[in-house]
Amino acid sequence: MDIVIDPASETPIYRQIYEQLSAEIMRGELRSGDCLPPIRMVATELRISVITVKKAWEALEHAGFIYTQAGRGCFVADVPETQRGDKRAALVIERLQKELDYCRSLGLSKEEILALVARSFAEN
Amino acid sequence: MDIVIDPASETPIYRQIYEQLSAEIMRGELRSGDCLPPIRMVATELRISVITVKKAWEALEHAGFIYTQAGRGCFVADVPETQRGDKRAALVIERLQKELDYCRSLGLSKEEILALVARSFAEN
Amino acid sequence: MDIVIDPASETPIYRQIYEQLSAEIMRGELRSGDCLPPIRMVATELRISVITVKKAWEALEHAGFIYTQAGRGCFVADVPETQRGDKRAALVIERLQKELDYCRSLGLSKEEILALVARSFAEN
Amino acid sequence: MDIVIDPASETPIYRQIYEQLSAEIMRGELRSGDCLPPIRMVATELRISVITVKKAWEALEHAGFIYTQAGRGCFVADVPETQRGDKRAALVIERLQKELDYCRSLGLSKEEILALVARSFAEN
DNA sequence: GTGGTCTAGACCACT
DNA sequence: GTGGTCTAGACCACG
Repeated sequence: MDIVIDPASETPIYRQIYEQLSAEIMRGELRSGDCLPPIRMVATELRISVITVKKAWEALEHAGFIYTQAGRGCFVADVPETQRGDKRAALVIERLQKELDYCRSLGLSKEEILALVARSFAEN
Repeated sequence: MDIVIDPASETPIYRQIYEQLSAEIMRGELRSGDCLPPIRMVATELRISVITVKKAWEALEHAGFIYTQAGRGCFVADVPETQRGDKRAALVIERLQKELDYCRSLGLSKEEILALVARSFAEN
Repeated sequence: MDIVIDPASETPIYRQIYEQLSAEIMRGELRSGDCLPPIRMVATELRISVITVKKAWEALEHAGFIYTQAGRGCFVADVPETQRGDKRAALVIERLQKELDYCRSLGLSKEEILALVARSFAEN
Repeated sequence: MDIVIDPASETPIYRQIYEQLSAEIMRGELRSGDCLPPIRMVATELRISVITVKKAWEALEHAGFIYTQAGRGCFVADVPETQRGDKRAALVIERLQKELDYCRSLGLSKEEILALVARSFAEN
C-alpha cells in the first residue's frame, strides 16, 4: 500500500489518496478482505491530519471500494472482476473526455493528441 | 466572443471564462488589438457579478492574453503565431499527461484510450 | 513643444503631458508669453481625447505654469528665474525621496544607488 | 512582520502591503517556509477588508514570494539568495531610473541629486 | 480553523 | 462611458 502525497498539488490531499488506493484495488494489488492500516497510523506516516485520511476512507467506502467494521477496521471490498471495467470507466472516462474536449477547444489536432498518448505509453 | 457558463460545474466561473477566452484567442478567433466588451456588460449578459468577470479578465491579463488601458477598455494582446503553439502546449500537455497517467494506473489499455480519443473527435 | 505619449504607461496620459510641458517651461524652452496650441489640435495630433488635454492644461494652470485668456487661448506664465529652483524642487524632491526610501527598504546600499545615479548621468 | 498602512496614500492599500512584505522577504526578515498570519487576522489588525489583504497575498503569490496551501495557510516561498539581488534590481531600478530621468529633464544637476541621496541616507 | 469563490453595491480616477 | 479599488457579508472545500 504505497501512497505518495504532493502537498503542492492542486488536487486535494484526500483525493490524491482516494485515487491511488482505488487504483491499487482495481489493479488487484489490494485484494478483497485485506485490512487497511488504522487511519491514525496512515496520518502519522504521511504527516497529514487524521481528518484528511478519514475523508479519503469515506470516499472509498462511498464508492464501494472498502467497507468498515466498527471497532475492527476497514477492509477492501469484493469487486468482481466483471465490475472492475465498469468502475474504471466510470472513474476516468468522464474526466478524460473533458480533458480531450479542452484540448480540442485549444485547436489541438487528433494527430497531436494521439502522439501524446503514444508517448505516455512509450515512457515506461 | 461566445462564453458559456455552467454554474453547476466544479471549476469556478472565472476559470471557465478564462479557459474559453484564452482558447478563442489562441485559435485566432479574437485578434490582436480587438477590444473586449466592458466587464459590466459581460456580467449582465452572463448574469454573474462584475467582480467575477473582472477576476477572469485579470487572469487573462496576468497570462499575457489581454492588456488593459484604464478608462478605455481591455484589448487582445499580441500573441505571436510562434508562441501560440507553445502556450497551447504548456497549458494542456501537462494536464493531459497527468490524466493519461491516471488512466494507465487504473489499468486502462492503450487501445481503450485510443478508442476514447477517436470517439471524442467523432462526436462533432 | 514636443509631447510623447505612452498609452501603455501606468502614469495617466494627462499627467504625462503635464510633466513634459512643465519640464519644458522650467528649462526655458517654452518662454513666458508663448501661446500654447488649441487643445483640439493637440488632441488630434496625439490621437487622444480633448478631455484629457483639457485636464492636463488645467493641472498646468493650477500649478501656475500657464494662464488662460478666455476666447484667446492659453499662454505660458511668467516664472521668475529665482522661483524656478523652488518649483523644480517642489515637483520632484518628494517623489524622488519616496523612491529612494523604497530602494533602501529593499536593502539597496548607498553605493548601489550612487552607481545608478552616475549611470543615469553618464548615458547621454 | 510589520505592516504600516497609510490610507491617505495614493498607492492602493493592497500595493502598500505587497511592497512592504516583498521587501521584508527580500531582506531575509521573513524566511523561506515561514507561515504568514491568516488573512482574516491581518485584516482585523490593520482594520481593512479581508479582500484587500487577499489581493495583496495574491500579488505576492503571483510574484513568487509566497505560496498557498488551501486549508493550511500561506508560506514564504524559497527565493534563492542569488535571485534576490535580481528581483530587487528588477523591481526598483527601472522605477528609480525613470525618476532620475525626470529629475534631469527638470534641469536638476547631478550634484543636487547626489545631495538628495546623501540626505536620504543620513536621516536614519 | 484555513483559504477560495461569489455576491451586491459604493466611490474614485481616467478618457 | 471605461476600469480600479474597497467595502461587508455569505457559502463552500479543505485540513
